Amino acid sequence: MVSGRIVDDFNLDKIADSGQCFRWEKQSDGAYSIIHLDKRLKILKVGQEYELSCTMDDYKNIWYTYFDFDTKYSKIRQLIDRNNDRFMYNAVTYGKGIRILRQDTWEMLISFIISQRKNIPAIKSSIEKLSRLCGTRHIDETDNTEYYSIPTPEQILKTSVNDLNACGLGYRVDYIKSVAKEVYDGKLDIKSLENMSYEQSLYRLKQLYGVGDKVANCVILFGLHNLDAFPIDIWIQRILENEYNGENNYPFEKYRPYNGVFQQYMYAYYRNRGD
DNA sequence: AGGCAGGTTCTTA
DNA sequence: TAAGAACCTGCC
Repeated sequence: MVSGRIVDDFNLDKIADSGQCFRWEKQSDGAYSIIHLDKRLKILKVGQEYELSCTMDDYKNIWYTYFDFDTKYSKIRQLIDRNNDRFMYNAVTYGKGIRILRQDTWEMLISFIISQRKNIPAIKSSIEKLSRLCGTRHIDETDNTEYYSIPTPEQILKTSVNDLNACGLGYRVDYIKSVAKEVYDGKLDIKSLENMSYEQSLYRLKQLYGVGDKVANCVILFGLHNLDAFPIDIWIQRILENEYNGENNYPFEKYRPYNGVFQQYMYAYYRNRGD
């Protein structure tokens, strides 16, 4: 167990609701259960302090990085021009506390392929079913709970299409199998994406069957942690149209190299504002 | 009950 | 090159 204060922007509910992570579950005691690679963390806010169900070693080596505590989001927020970009000012005021997690690239690839034309509960459900079906099983010894990792490419390939179809993946099964095969065959080296420029990684990801502009940018932002990647989904599209008079008038230069962070603020604000 | 969901591919001109 | 249809499935 590790506990302490976290001063910079950090709001669990807002991160959980931001649409970047699909394996956060709020428990009845108010803690979030988070599955990341082969680890599971429970994190609970008590007053101004956080309690984390991990060893100090795991905190330092895994979770500190996962939560991206090296990046000062309070500083990034200062880039906004509150007089000339009122919408962004409101969005950031609303979304303060959001961070961009450093998630696993392979998990992001699978998750966002699944996400297309689905709502968030359906995405979570499919990912959970897929993990239970063919991911590696673990036991969290702090509370004797079992949990499952996202399946590796090999684990997906060893699973029959019939079984995969039970995960509610629909037509995305073909996409997932195809991507798994490319990694397994060595045609796609996930690790090598990390050393590429934005353009190179975007190009490579979009070559994959079932990966278009939106999914690729999500992988780059949430997996490769390139904070300038700017995924445009239906909500962001509406924002660009309604609040900025079209994509061509959005001030990308002003928010470089953090366009992806501001994208998250806008997304959270606009979705919860109810229009 | 039936439209719609954090898109992408395929088809057509 | 660009628009429009088709796509599986399960939430709300």
